[in-house]
Amino acid sequence: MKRAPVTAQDVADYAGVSRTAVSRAFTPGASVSAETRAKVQRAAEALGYQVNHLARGLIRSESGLVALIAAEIETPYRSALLSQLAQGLLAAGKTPILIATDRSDDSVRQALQHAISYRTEAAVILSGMPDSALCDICLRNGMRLVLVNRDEARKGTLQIRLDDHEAGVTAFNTLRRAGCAALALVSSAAGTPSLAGRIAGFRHAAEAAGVTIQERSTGATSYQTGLEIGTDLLSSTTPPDGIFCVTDLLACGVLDAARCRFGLGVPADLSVIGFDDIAQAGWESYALNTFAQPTGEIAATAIDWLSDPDGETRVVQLPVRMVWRKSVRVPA
Amino acid sequence: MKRAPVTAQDVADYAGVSRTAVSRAFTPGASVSAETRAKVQRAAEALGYQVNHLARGLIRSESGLVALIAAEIETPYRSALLSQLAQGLLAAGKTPILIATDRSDDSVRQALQHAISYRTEAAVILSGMPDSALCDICLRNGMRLVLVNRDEARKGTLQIRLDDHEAGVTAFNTLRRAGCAALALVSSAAGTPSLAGRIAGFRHAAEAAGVTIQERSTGATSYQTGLEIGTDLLSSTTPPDGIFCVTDLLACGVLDAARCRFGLGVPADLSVIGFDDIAQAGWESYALNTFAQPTGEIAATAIDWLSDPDGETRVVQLPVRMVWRKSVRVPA
DNA sequence: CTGAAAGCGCTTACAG
DNA sequence: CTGAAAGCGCTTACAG
Repeated sequence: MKRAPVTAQDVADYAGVSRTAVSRAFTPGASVSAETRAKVQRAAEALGYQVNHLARGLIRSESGLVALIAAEIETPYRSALLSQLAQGLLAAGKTPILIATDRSDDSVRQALQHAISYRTEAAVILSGMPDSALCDICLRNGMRLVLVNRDEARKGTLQIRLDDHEAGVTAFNTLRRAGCAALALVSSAAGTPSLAGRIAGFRHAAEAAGVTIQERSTGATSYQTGLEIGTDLLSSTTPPDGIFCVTDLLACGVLDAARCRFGLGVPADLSVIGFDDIAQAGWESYALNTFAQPTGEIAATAIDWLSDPDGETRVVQLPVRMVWRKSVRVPA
Repeated sequence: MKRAPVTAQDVADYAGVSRTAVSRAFTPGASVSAETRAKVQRAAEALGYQVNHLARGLIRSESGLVALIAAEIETPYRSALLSQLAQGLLAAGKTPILIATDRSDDSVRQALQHAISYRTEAAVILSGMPDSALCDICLRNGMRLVLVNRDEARKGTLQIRLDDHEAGVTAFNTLRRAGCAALALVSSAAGTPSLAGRIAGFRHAAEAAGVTIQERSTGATSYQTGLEIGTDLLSSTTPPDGIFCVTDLLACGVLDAARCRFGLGVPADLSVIGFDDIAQAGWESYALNTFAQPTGEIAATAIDWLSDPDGETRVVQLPVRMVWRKSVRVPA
């Protein structure tokens, strides 16, 4: 019972065939007689044999591995996307490796090197941004790269992004149309490209409309930050009556500050819009108007591109859809 | 720029040493002169070389891979545990592979076979239960197994579980002490060992105290189910004033049913206790009294055992701690 | 400290 | 259809 994994040779001996035959029995479309294949299959079953993908990957130089690189994977949006990616990859016959980072660029660097070590066929990056040099090394090592919600383009990669700017504009217009007079924009200190896009969109729309808005961006992109900023905003002498939170987590915090701490009615006294459409946005306590991240589509797009042997440099911009619930006043 | 990964031979040529030297330069503690090592390091840097772990794993017969097998990985508790596990594994020098299942036993079977294919050194199972035969095959292939919150013991595995029964008892006592007269027990149709344990504890305590309780268990273990059961329970002619939900997700649903649909005050009109201590339990809208899953400890225990070369069959029962917030009335 | 050689478990031309 | 042989990229005794 020592660690003595079953090998193709064992199966060959047991079945009375060559190990070449065993190999072929496990290769779809290889030329083996049905009889031999059956014999091998029986032997494999009896011995509990599984092809060693490490060895197979080595010789075919395709490991079947795909690295998923992300920070804060316990977060609702992140885990939802990861789930889609993992399931899609598995369904496509690939095996996801999970590399948790701390969103620093150095952390992505390590993650990518890690991925190279395992000769992953690709890496899907959800957090942080690798520099060009690193990307080149990956490419040179035959690795495909897909960047999700990252901003800068990199040669040879697939970049999937949303129309964040547009969402910011829509958020502004929606709040105005709801009759909100004092608008606020809530963000975190993270400063990732997608958050920046939403902020810019909202700002531009406000400028174009000639209205001034309050802005807050401190701390992590979390519920806690939303709670703090919300409390701060609402206790001012000129509290906003319409808030766009760049993230649902932030929005939930703002909503709780409004309701639990100030006894405000939503949307009667305050309208709030979020972004991501995490599960909690649909919970009755929040019933948050938000923008849906098309996680399924993101995953599908990534996997399609990876399945295409000659996927060239590409940027895919996915449309973002507003989910209307009950946190924004309906114009009379 | 074809997929021509850099090899140790390339580095050797570039550095003007043998490929044995290259290998040694990347093996901690190997006997190489500092000079050679430096030369190799420089060459590797210039070429963007990373040791091929597939090949190294093959020859050392230790892949460095650990499979994480779980269903519903986008769920708060699950993703929190996965995050801890992934980070811990990475810190311990292991690489996590993520296999999403659908919690059916057949799905775990496939997952495990998948793991064997990659010669993972271990598999951590969070969902589903492999049968004995399968466990044996894993063991025979030199794979370690850790079962989290699974019930039955399997030879050669590490089993980590919580004192679910005790939690059920504590929930009952807490609700009684809070003065609740009509108690209900809310669960799902999942029937996993941990849920069953909590149910049993609550039931036993009730029987011992001679009080009858209402029970509901339908649907998935989700917010939605909690909302439905809560609505159903609260619209009866004899609504409960104290509810133990076997899971926080369920509890959040019940809480929302009570507040949003029946205008009930919590804990004034209704006391609720959950289990898991997911992030949302701490959000102000819920402020849920619950039992904390020691995810950090679970991960640490698993990784410790995996790091111990001769980890024998073991069952570790972790204590579960009640987190007191505001969803249970404080006895006068 | 260093390198030539054997071997990890597989696959894939190459003959038959 | 089948098997003996070479080779994927690495590591590790084995000599020197």
